[in-house]
Amino acid sequence: MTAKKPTIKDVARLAGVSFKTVSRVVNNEAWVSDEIKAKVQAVIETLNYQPNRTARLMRTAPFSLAFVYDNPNSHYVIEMQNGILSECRRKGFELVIHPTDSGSDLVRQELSTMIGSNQVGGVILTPPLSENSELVQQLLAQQAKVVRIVSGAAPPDELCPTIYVDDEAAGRAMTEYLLAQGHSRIAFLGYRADHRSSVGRYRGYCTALDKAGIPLCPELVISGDFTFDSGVAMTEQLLALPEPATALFGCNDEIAAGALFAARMKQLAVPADLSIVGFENSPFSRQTWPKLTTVHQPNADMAAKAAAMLIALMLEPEEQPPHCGFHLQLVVRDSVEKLTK
Amino acid sequence: MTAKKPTIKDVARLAGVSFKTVSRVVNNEAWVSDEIKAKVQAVIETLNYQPNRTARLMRTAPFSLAFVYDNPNSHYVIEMQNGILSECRRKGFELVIHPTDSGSDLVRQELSTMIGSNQVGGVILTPPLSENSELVQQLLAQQAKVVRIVSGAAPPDELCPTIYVDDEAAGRAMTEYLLAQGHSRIAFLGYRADHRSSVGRYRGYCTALDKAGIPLCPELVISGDFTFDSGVAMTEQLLALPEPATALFGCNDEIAAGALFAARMKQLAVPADLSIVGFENSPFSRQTWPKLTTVHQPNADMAAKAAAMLIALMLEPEEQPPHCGFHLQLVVRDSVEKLTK
DNA sequence: AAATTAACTGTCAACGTTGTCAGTATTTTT
DNA sequence: AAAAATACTGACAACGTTGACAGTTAATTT
Repeated sequence: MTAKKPTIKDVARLAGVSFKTVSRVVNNEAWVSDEIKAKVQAVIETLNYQPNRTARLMRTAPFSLAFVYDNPNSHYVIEMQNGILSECRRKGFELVIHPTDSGSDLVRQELSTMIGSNQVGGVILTPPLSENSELVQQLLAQQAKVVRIVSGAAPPDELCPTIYVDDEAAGRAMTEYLLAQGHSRIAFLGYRADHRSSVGRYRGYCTALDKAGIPLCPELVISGDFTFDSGVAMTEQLLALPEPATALFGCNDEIAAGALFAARMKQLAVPADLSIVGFENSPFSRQTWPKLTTVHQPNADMAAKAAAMLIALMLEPEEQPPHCGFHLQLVVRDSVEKLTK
Repeated sequence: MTAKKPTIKDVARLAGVSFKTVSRVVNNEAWVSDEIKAKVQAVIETLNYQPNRTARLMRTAPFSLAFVYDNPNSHYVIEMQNGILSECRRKGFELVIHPTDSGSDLVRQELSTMIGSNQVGGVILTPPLSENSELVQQLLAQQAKVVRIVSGAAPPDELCPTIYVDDEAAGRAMTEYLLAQGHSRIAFLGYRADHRSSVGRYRGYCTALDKAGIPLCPELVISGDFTFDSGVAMTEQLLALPEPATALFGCNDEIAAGALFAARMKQLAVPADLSIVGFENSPFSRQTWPKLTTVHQPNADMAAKAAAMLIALMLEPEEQPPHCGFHLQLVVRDSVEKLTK
């Protein structure tokens, strides 16, 4: 009744060969006669034999990797996961998902266990965990292969292969675009000192203003989370100012969506009365009204690249793949007004 | 240099006991003296020993499960994944993600391999795969544990434990709500005969109209995909009608968001000129303007329940957990106008 | 005091693979 | 014709763990 799963020995018995020969056929090793190969393959078919992955794993290096992320609901994560998944499938690797609360101390322990127990051979780290070089070192010390995705014009150090993305340049490009459209009172929403992407985008914003000879107005820089609700609140705060801005740079699309909502509540037309831009090019940024001008971040590609690098590292531990930088690109849509003064 | 990972035997040697005793300590088995237990535990600490999961898996049933889904970008999937993940972590199980193109014939083969190779012990199936009883039977025949999530007032058959959700009742409730608000020309956008949820919602829509004595207008029922773009297109088609509707029932929130956009393009105010409702209560449905009235679908809870059932089934194969139905609930927000005639 | 039970610990054989090494034919080279 | 290489196949030992079972004390019952 409870038909046990066929093993390599069952195949061997039926094919009248040693189980080692079956192993050779399964792994496509050289020097097996075509005749025997065909016979074994036939038995494999009829038994529907599938090599036991667990047993195989006892003799080989693990071929699973972990994706560790913080904010489980953002599109950022979803797009990354899809990118990693597609790469994993191409290479026959397995993905273990590991959402985590980066604030928690458990993370270290959990990751350590995943590595130590041979559950995964490598880890892809995203911010803010990827910025914790102490953690990276600990993982490395446990023989884990690590690839991290960080914000920056270059990798922060040489610990491990790194994917980096230049938020500062993009923040600057976006601000310069707004300046070119005639805006000079530009608000920056979503500054967070503990968030490298945010800081990078903010730096770019400052540089652009500086190059244009426009003084920074501290009251136009508002701190807050990367969420819709925070975007609403920050915008309300901004609009309560005696002299509000003509353009609003949301540090991500969710903030921008919140800004859109808050503007609407205040009966302001976007972009006529207030220009709003976001960052990230999340799917919904082209489903708002008006469609958001934003910065495209190739999350899926970045993550796929990270997976490819990690897999290469797991297969060829000798040669470290080189770091890899990604460019962000302005996506102009309908949420910015050209001011003619 | 390449410090090998410590094994149970290393611990045993250092603690001066047999490796079996270490195994007892690790697995918290009875009848180990406190003295030895403490000594072993100390060695485990200092070596940072982690039991090799792979080796353990060779002697025990697999404790990973697969989540198989079709549309990798919808919130539906993400919420489910989070629900499953939280349940898995509570129980110490592992999740293997398996996105798939349900149209492809590969699915059968891939799932079969996952089961056959002992990679996972069970599978959570979502529509449309979960509605394919042939596939379910094939998996069952391979000793897989299966739990499926389907649309319907009750499970379609007794093949396996099933989570079901009554789209028809919710579709009816939503339509009745619109009727109660004074609408009688109500359009239904996103009908798809091959999509059980869609059909269920449509049936509820028909029933409500029928009970209210309102004849069904075929030109108000528009077929299309569950996407924003499709929502835009269907709404344009609807608004081109000589006598359009006063209310629009989008089969999911994305369609409704598309409708919002299309209405806006046609200078129609929502809800003043056109009421729009969605289905699913996806995160963005409360970030649109106006906020969408919709139906809440507890995806995370459903998925967590599915995971709990599957894990129970894997641990106690004897007793099948009972099926479980979930209710959908109307979420009234700001996108419906009350008509006074 | 002997017999039974409880409390503990160890030995050894699995689990299903792959790697190492030793064979045996067959072909090619000397 | 002998030697060497090539093409193939199989025995056996790992891999690190858990389960079955046996052994050894110490405590309890008869």
